[in-house]
Amino acid sequence: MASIQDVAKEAGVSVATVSRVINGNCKVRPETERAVRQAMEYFHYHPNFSARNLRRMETKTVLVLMSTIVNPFLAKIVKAIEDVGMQQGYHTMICTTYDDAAREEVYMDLLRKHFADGAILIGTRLKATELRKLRQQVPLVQCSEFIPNLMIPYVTIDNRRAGYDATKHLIQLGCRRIVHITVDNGSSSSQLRMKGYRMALEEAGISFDPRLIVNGNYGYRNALSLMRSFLQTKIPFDGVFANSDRMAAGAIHSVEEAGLKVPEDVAVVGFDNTDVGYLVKPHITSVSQSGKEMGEAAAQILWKMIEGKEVCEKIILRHELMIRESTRKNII
Amino acid sequence: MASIQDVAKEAGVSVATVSRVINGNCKVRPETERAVRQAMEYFHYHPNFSARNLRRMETKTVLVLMSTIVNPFLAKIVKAIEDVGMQQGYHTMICTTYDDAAREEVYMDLLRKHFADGAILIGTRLKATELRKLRQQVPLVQCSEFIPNLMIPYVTIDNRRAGYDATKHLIQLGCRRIVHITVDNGSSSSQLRMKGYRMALEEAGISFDPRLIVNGNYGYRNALSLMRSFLQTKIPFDGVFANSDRMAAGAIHSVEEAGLKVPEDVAVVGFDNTDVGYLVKPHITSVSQSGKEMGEAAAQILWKMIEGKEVCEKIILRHELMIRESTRKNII
DNA sequence: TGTTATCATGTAAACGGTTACATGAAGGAG
DNA sequence: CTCCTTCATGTAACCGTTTACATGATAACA
Repeated sequence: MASIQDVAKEAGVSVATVSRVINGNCKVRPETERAVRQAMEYFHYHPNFSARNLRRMETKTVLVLMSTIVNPFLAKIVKAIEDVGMQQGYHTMICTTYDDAAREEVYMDLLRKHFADGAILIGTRLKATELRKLRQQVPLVQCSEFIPNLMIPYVTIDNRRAGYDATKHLIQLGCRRIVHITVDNGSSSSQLRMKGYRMALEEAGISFDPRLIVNGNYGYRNALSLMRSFLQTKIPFDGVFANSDRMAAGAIHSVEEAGLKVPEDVAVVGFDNTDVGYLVKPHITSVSQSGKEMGEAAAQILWKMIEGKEVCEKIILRHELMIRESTRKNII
Repeated sequence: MASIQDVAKEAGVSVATVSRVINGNCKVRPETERAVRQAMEYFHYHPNFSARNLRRMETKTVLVLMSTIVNPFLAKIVKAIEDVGMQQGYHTMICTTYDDAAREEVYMDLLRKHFADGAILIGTRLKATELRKLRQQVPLVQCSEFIPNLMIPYVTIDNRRAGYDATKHLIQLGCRRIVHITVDNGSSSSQLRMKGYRMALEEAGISFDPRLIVNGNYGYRNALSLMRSFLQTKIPFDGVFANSDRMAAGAIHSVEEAGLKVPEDVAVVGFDNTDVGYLVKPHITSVSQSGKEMGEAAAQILWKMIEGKEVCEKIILRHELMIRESTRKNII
């Protein structure tokens, strides 16, 4: 593997001149440049990444930490981050943790060792104390999910309000006993949506019934079987607010299996406005948020931080309830 | 940011001793080690990644290049690769190219610069000549999609046979005019499945009708609108073989919109056996392949190569047609 | 007691770039 | 002709590790 030394020797110049040709920030005589390029070609030379990083004290790389890549909403966030990164001349690397502490530790360690110049965290389980330490070593931005009061900027939606809106919509349709399918992973989004759910109930004078809370894992089949079990308990209900469209789809199918009709007997709301909402019939009413805007905002903050600015922005983007067939009955 | 020098000075030892404590491969007196660890703690010291990589001439990192992360089948492959990588003490980084030449070039460049010790390619558009050059600089393995005769190992299924099996199944149900929804992106899988489709037709004495070929993009909504248009042409058909479950779902819904019944009037087969196959009704018959096995096999080959072994394995895993409601009618 | 083996540790040379500074030639002004 | 700029290029230090080799102390043994 050829080094800059070999190229310099072959071209009959010093390593400094080769470096100047590579980086193009300094004047080099055209014929010298030609000789250098020829030598580079001859050796199939490519400057070593680690060596450059070591000297420059930067890697032009950022990490995106997420628990899983299969979520289409998160994929939009990632795409937006990558787009901003590319514009800035950065490499974006996706790291999946599967909510596994050992994997998270691996990537945290990478950050501490300056593998990357910064990171965007999308739904990790990292603990507050760990994050507090880490943020002093490397620029961090939280995206979608977040822990407050860490002095780490975040971009998200008002999940409490979103949970409130979804639940209130069901209440306005006449629902009184609303099942909430949530995900018991301690994520801020789940907790806040649950708060919103309870707020809407309270406001409508409906008392909270813990038996109506179902804990799922975002997946279709999981929700399907959980709701089948729930239906067997015969606990009456007339609405479902699910934390994902896939879980909403599972709820719809289990309800229909039991001979009930959606939305007439049970109205259903999902979350994230993914194409699963269109895939099942009836189409699913869902809370929509813009992954693109969220990713862009987070990325912009991260690059501000990488440039050395002290920022601690908290950005709340808007969400919107997309009303479709799964809740479209006459509003009383 | 503290360096090994600072730690050495603080602990009153040489940098070599600190290095020995960090790597733990050499004897160090317990009290010396204690002093070093104390100093490391004091400075919040973490060894610099670039410096170590430069010296060791390895990065303990591998790249997974893929066009998009939203495909659940590909996600399983990635998970398997990551699991093997973790066992080997490697970091796996996911790089998405979105079938965009500029992005692919960025990652190829990273590989040439020894950002990573190797890479697994899952469905990129990289050209044969480029790959041929690259494989001489860094270990590569092709996974799922592949270009033959590159001297780059690959792991895949027999997509031609899979296309044949899917089509033959439809023919055995009595279908004579089978629409094939494919993806015109030049991928090996699409091309081979198409070949299998034509093979099955020929074998059954059915002549190939190019009007029955529809080009989609793997997505549900795309297939839905394409099939709506197709239905308006009034070209008769009685079966659909789609290159993804999402496209199969789109086909089913468009057919049902048109007042036809699945599987009675039109039987439908999808691909990849994803949970979308369960999400729509009728459940979709689909070709199943094991992402876990595929990822594991590819990873094992890659690490053999990283260890310096010259290998050029070509592994063909088995696939299976999962028959469900979308084709379940009486076999004639 | 002298010789040698063993052990913990230090010294310094890499690894492959970047870049501040030095150098020397050519050109322009007086 | 001399002095000063300007320009292209070279020299060498530096980034933070690892590791072969050197060193000196201690233990083992004759």
